[in-house]
Amino acid sequence: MRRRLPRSFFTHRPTLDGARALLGKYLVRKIGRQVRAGKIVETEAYVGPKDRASHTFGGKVTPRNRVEYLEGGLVYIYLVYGMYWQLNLTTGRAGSPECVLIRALESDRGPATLANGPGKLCRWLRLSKSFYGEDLTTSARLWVEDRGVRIRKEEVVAAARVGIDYAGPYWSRRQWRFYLRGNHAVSTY
DNA sequence: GTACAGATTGAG
DNA sequence: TCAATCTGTACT
Repeated sequence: MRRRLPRSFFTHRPTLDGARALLGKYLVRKIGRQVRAGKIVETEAYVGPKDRASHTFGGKVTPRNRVEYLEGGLVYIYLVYGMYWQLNLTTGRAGSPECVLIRALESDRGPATLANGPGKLCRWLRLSKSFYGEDLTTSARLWVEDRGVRIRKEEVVAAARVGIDYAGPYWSRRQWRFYLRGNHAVSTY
């Protein structure tokens, strides 16, 4: 069973639930005739204007974050530290600037370290600026698939998000990072 | 305009 | 432990 996730997957549920639901789904990237796919094993939720760790905190709009204000199911990709791309999927309805950061993938081939971090997975899948705003429900080069993998509740670990100490103790302690227990492709922190 | 820190990574 | 090196923000 291989089904591309439809718009409703991204729009019809709270972002925190979406971050959990994406675990076990497959991110699929078509590069010419080649297809690279990886199981999503780690995510983080960024929950809009109230979330001090979010780029849209306070309802702020910048050239970088504007796609977050559009409907769910789009790509929000941006550069950190001047060198690494970060892949986020927008969630919710238009006007609700929330997203899920994809932090790690488990590839079917290659070492577990191939895509065990947000920057590394973008490098592996050759994702950069040209994917900004890409619609995952219609794109011919990037989408998310349900391949029938079922994740039990006990397999999901909730933990604090990574690298957002600047947001202060309250927001950096929210357990809005989710990963598959014991999976070797989860990023090391 | 300048300064500085950041949703990271891998080399030393 | 540290530096690579864009983007956004807080200043002058």
